[in-house]
Amino acid sequence: MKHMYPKNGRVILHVDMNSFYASVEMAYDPSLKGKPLAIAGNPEERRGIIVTCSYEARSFGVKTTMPLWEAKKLCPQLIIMKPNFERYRAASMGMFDILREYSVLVEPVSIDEGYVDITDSYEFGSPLEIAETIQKQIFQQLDLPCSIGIAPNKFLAKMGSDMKKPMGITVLRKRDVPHILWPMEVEEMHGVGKKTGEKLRNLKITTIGDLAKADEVQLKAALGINGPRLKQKANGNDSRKVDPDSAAEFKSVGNSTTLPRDVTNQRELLQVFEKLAGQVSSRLKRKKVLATSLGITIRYKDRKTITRSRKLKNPIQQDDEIFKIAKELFIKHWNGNAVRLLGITGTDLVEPQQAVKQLDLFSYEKDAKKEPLFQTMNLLRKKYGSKIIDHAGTLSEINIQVPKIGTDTSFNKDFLHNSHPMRKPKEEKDDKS
DNA sequence: TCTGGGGTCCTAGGACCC
DNA sequence: TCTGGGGTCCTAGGACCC
Repeated sequence: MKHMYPKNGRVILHVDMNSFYASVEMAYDPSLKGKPLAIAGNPEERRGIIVTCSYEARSFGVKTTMPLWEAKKLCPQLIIMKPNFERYRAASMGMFDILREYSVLVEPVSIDEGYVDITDSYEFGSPLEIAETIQKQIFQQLDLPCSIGIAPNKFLAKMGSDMKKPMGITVLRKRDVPHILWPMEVEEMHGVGKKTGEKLRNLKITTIGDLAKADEVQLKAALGINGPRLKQKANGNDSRKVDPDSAAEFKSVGNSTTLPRDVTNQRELLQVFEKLAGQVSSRLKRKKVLATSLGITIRYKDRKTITRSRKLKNPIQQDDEIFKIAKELFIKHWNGNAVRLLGITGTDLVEPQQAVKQLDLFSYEKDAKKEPLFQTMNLLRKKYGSKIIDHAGTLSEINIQVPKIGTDTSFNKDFLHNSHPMRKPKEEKDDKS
């Protein structure tokens, strides 16, 4: 067992919690155990769908993403609960804490799954022994089932954890790829969805084995950069590292909602945006970041969906600032048709320390001389002193960055405009006229 | 009265710059 | 008198995943 893997190879676990939300609810209330249980987005609303369901529910044909009414038809005795995210977050933290007892290289992928690089964790036993210990510990301490894949890379570990559920452990070595992976349908591969599956089938690629032997040029033409990547994975190759920091570097914060009914009334839609702006704002605040880009999503009655976004000069976080931009984008781009869903997303997130106020405020005439620019710089220094952290300029315009200090509006466009040496103060102008 | 809500990554076209 | 070729940034859309 000790020498299952080559010395310079990696050993990676993929830990996948089984029907996570439903299992957490059963751990909280053991009387739910053994019953068909489903967690649904909005049990009271007509547009709810199944988010997760227990294995008992699955035996009735109930599936994730199935509309609620359909699930009820299949299984009238189905117990339906709405999600308790705080519980799931707590259980998730407990799970990752356990994983970190075996390696510092733990990479959360989502609330209920993650990778662990146990290459250097031999003190805890063989890879299989470590997986068994982790599975047992999660089950005993949290009352939650999980499946684990053991492999020399992330892709194979992920495929492995999917093979035995619930409470399975699967070892997938490089040499197992031809007889285990290759006979599988290509859609079963992580990263191949409906569209990619169709494209592959058009190329007469139906199994993972076909993909492994497919022509690279042809794949690239059909799928772009993803083509060769998928082929590599089909051959069991994947060099991505387990990165413990990847989860901390989140890139966007968004909230969206499907309206209880389709809405055409503008005032009503703006009220929804106001609420969404508040949600996005408080999440940005909780995560201590500001958004430098803001986008909205509009899904119409016919499910056609558009997104419109704008890059911002100054990063924002406040609900009224978010609402203002969202409203502008909406008014500008809404075609007046009935709306099914609205969303707001903040991207290009920055931390407050690096959030700067961009003051690119004026352009000079083409023949401007250098001197007035220096005078302007002096004005800025007077106002902000050493707080000026960066500036860049050309002869015709300058762009200055200063730390964003609360809502300092005293130093705004008008201030600069009126005090700039090349501009005449307003009063003077008025006097002349 | 069919199909949620949270994300990530990739592509592609146009603007703009050198 | 006929226009190249990179590179980056921005925006919109789409595929995919949990």
